[in-house]
Amino acid sequence: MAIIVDKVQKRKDIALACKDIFVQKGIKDLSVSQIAKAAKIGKGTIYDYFCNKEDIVFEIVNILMKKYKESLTKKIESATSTREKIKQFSSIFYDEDVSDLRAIYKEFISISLSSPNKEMMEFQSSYAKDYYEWFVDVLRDGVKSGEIREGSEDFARGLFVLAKGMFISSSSTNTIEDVKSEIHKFTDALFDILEEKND
Amino acid sequence: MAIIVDKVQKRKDIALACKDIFVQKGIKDLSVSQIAKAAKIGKGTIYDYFCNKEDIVFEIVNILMKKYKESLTKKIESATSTREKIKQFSSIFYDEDVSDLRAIYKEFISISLSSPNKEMMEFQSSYAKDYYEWFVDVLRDGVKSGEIREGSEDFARGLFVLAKGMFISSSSTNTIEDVKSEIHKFTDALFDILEEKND
DNA sequence: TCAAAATGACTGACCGTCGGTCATTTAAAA
DNA sequence: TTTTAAATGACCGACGGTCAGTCATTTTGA
Repeated sequence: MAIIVDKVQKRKDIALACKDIFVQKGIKDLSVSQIAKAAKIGKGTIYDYFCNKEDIVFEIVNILMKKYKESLTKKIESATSTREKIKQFSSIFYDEDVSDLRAIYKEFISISLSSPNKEMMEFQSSYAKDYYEWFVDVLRDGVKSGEIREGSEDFARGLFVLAKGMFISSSSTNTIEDVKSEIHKFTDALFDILEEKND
Repeated sequence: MAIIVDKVQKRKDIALACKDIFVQKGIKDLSVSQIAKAAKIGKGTIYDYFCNKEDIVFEIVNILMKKYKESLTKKIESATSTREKIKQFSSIFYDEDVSDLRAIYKEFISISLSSPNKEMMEFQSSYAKDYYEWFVDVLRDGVKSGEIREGSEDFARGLFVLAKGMFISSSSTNTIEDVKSEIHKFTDALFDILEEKND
C-alpha cells in the first residue's frame, strides 16, 4: 500500500490555495499552469482532483457559498423585522466581506451559461430551491405575525430571481453602493405596500 | 481605385450568415474556421470586420435586439391594460419567435461576465436605460389614468432587473412554460396590489 | 494599373493526457 | 526485531492536438 490522501479534503485545499488568484484574474486570464503554480502542485495533479479548469471554480463557489450561508443565517436571526430580514438576503450583492464570493460566483454563472453541465445545474437548482424555501418561510412568518399582508409569499420567487438579475446588472454597470441602494429602494417600495393591510 | 465595400453592412451580413450555427452550437463549441465556412468567407476576412470571436456574438445580439424592440413596440401599443403591457415586456423570455435572440443573448451575458469589455458594457447599460425608461413611462401612464396606484414607478427598476435574473434561472433550470407562468404569476401578484387604491 | 479585399498557411498559447518517477507502506525473509 | 523487496498511489511535466488571431500573398474590379 501507499499514502492515501483525503481526496475530498485535498480538492478543497487546492481550491482554496488558488482562490485569490482566481478572484484577481478570473478564469479566462488564468492558465492551468499558473493555477498549479499558485497551488504549489504540478499541473497534472490538478487533473487528479478536478475534471477541468471550470471544475475548480465550481469547488471554490461551493466552499464560499457554504460559509456565506452560515453567516447569513446569523444575520437573519438577528434581524428584527421581516423587511430587514429580506434585506439581509441581498447582502451578498454588496457586503464587502463577501466580495470574493461575488467575484467567483460571477465566473460560475458565466460558465453555467456557456457550457451547461449537469452537476452545475443541479447545484444551482438545489441552492435556488434552498434559498427560495428560506425566503418563503421568512415571508410566511411575517404574514403569521401580522407584519405583512397575506399573499406576500407570492413574491418570494420574484425576489429571488431579482437577486440573480442583480448579478448581471451589478457586475457590468453599477458600483457596489448603487447596487445596495437600488436593492433597498425596491425592497422598501415593496414592503411599504406589503405592510398595508388589505382586508 | 478598387472595390469599396460597405463595412458596416458586410459586418451585419456576416453576422446574420452565421447566426443559425451560433444558435445551434454556441460560441464555445464553434471554431472561427467553422464560422467562416458557414458565412462562406475566409477565416482571415472575419478579422477584417470583427475584432474577435466574441465580437460576432455582439453584432448578432445587436441586430436581433433591434428587430425585437420593433416588434415589442407594436405588442405594447396593442395591449389594453398596464398589467398586460408589463407582461409583454417579458415576452422575450418565452415567446417562441424570439428563441434565437434568447440563445444568443445568453452567450452574450456569459461573455460579458467573463470578459468585461467597455463597448459591451456601454451597449448593455444603454439598452438597460432605454428599457428602464420605457418601463417607467408605461407605469407612469398607468398611474395617470388611475389604473394603478401612485408610487408604482418605483418598481420599474426592480422589474427590469428581475427580467435579467430570469435569464440565469430560465437558462439553467426551467422549461419555457415554467418561465412564462412564473413571470405572469409574479406580475399578477404585483398588479393585484398595485391596482388597489392606497389613499 | 493599383489599392482594397480576401485568403489560408502559420504561429504561439494553452488544455488535458499519459507514461514515468518517487515516496511511503506492507510484508516476508533474515 | 531488522532489513529489504514489492506494491501502490500521489505527483509531475513533456507532449499532442486544437484553435484564436496574424500576416504575407493573391484576387478582384474600378
